[in-house]
Amino acid sequence: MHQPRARATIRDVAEHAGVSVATVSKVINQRYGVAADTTARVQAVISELGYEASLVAQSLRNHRTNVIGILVADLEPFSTELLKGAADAIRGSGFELVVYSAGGGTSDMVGWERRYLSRLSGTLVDGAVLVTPTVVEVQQGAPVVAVDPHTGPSDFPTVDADSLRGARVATEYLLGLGHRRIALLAGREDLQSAKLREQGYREALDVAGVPFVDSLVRIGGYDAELATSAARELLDSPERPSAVFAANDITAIATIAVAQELGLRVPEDLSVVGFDNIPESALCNPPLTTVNQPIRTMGHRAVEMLIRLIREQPVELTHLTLDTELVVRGSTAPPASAP
Amino acid sequence: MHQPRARATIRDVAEHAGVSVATVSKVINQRYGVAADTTARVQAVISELGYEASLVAQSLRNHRTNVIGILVADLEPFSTELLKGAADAIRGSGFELVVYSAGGGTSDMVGWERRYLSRLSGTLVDGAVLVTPTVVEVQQGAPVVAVDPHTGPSDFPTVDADSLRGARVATEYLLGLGHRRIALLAGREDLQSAKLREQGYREALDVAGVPFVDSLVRIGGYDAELATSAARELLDSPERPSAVFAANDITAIATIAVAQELGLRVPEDLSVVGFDNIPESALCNPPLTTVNQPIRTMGHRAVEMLIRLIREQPVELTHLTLDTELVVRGSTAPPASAP
DNA sequence: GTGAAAGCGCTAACAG
DNA sequence: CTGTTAGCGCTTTCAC
Repeated sequence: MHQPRARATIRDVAEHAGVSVATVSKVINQRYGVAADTTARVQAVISELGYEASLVAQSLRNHRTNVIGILVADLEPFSTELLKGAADAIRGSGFELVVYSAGGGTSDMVGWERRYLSRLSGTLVDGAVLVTPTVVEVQQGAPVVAVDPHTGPSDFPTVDADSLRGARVATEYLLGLGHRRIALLAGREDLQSAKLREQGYREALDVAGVPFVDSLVRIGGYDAELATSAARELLDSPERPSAVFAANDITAIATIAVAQELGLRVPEDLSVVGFDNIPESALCNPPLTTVNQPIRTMGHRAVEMLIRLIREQPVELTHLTLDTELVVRGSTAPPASAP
Repeated sequence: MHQPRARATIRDVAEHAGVSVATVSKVINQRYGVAADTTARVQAVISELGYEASLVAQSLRNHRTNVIGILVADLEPFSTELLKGAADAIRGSGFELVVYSAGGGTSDMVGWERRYLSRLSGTLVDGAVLVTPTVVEVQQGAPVVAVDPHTGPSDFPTVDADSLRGARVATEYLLGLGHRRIALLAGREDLQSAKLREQGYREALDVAGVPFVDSLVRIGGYDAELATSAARELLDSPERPSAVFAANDITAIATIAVAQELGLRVPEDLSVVGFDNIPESALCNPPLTTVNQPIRTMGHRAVEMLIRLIREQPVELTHLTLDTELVVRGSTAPPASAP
């Protein structure tokens, strides 16, 4: 594989047009002080060569790039759904979008957002949306908006959904169906959303007077693999729960798979509720009862907020929490031994 | 909004550590010829300052970045589904991923891929996957793989799905149900996939001895808005079809919406078949009968192929066509006046 | 109106 | 072992 023809640079254009690079630059950026015929000649060469300024070189020189970064650990249903919303917000804004994702590898999973941010901000992007960041420290120059951030008081703008209420409603729904042994497949311990979903679960049990049982709680980590083994532990025990509330849809779907593998029917033998309402949740069999999170809107709002910050316009609400709601589908039913 | 503290550069690190930038660079890149205690001191400063090399500056200097670009016109269900597959392929490959998208604006929609490629390749990315590119010309240095490319013989590697066969099977299915007035909501004229889907439709009609009627064909352009008005024309006429085959799911879903708006029941009064099987297609009401395209796998394969090209490894098959298959759901039924 | 030169942050010779 | 220097592609003074 040999290089057929390298990308044309500003130098190539200058040489072909018989002018200096400075002049070409002026033509590109529509600066004053270039003769009409020179402009024409340069433009002809530009289109002949198919020249386009290198984003990299430009952003190293300028500080403004008109590009917004979305930094994600991995491209999975949640983040891609968010991207659709981000794209909605970008359209017509004059900004372009760069999504940056590492391998989603197990390696430097912690602190990836700091690393990416350092690598991109200041150069390449004017600001960034961080999706489920964990350790976020001092702001590094460019504006940043976090979606579903880590635990603790974040000093910078955030967008999230009402995990507490969503979890409470989901648990109440299971209680209302008559379930008493309700397991929790908790989320990623470092994320605030996971904490709140556990809290909502506890509160609902509490209000209903159902004791919290420690052995009914496992860490699912928002991750299919982790959830699979956790669900197996939970469902393989003699004291198995009649319902599972999983902290996100990925782990809920994994739970259904484990249940079916163990010969349990969903929802007859086991009810499962998820969280997020990713498109995939309606596709599994049975379709998943879950808590809807307006993921797309979250992406939209986050980008809107970021654009305001970049433009140094005032932002009224820097901590935006959107509503969640229960979506009842086929994975839930009263327990077999219901009254 | 003032800049709290600008990003640390290699110069900052050098000054704090009392060495030259060259030395810092050597430490970062683990080159030989640096004293152990100097290395330690520099590393201490690096982590103290939270320094991370600028991707932009690095890629301007080096020519290898270990970053793969995915260039899309917009982030919608098809491209985001493809991204999931691309992420699958990236994991553990040592490459990182940058997705680049313009506003999806109506402006320079044609030729966007050339523009993006010019802006990114050579610098920033080692190679790129182009998603549904239209005008692709001479290769510009870096390796490129196209997914679902434009019409005509592409000189570079491509990945697509068997549109011809998928369309034929879909149309045959409608014919088999007893439909005779089957409309076609065609795709984007510039894409080969759209041409093939139309061809498949025609071939199926032909084999069944059903005449091709020009007035039953409209351009949907793979676009919801365009499809909505086209569907309205089609369904509002006295001679309306009993079934519509839409060239993708987005336009099929738009067709269902139009039908319902006009008081037509789907599938009783109108059958609709889509193409793609994006997750959303199962969520609409009624769930869409469609032709499955292994979008995720296409993303996976395209990235795999690209990585091989970047590494200058031999690629056995440079034009990969994956299978399609009909997925029957609720949007199709025999026509009201069926035999 | 045009070009020479400096510099954005970084790396790779090459001297010292 | 360490620092000086040049240059990646581009924009921007500032002379000419």
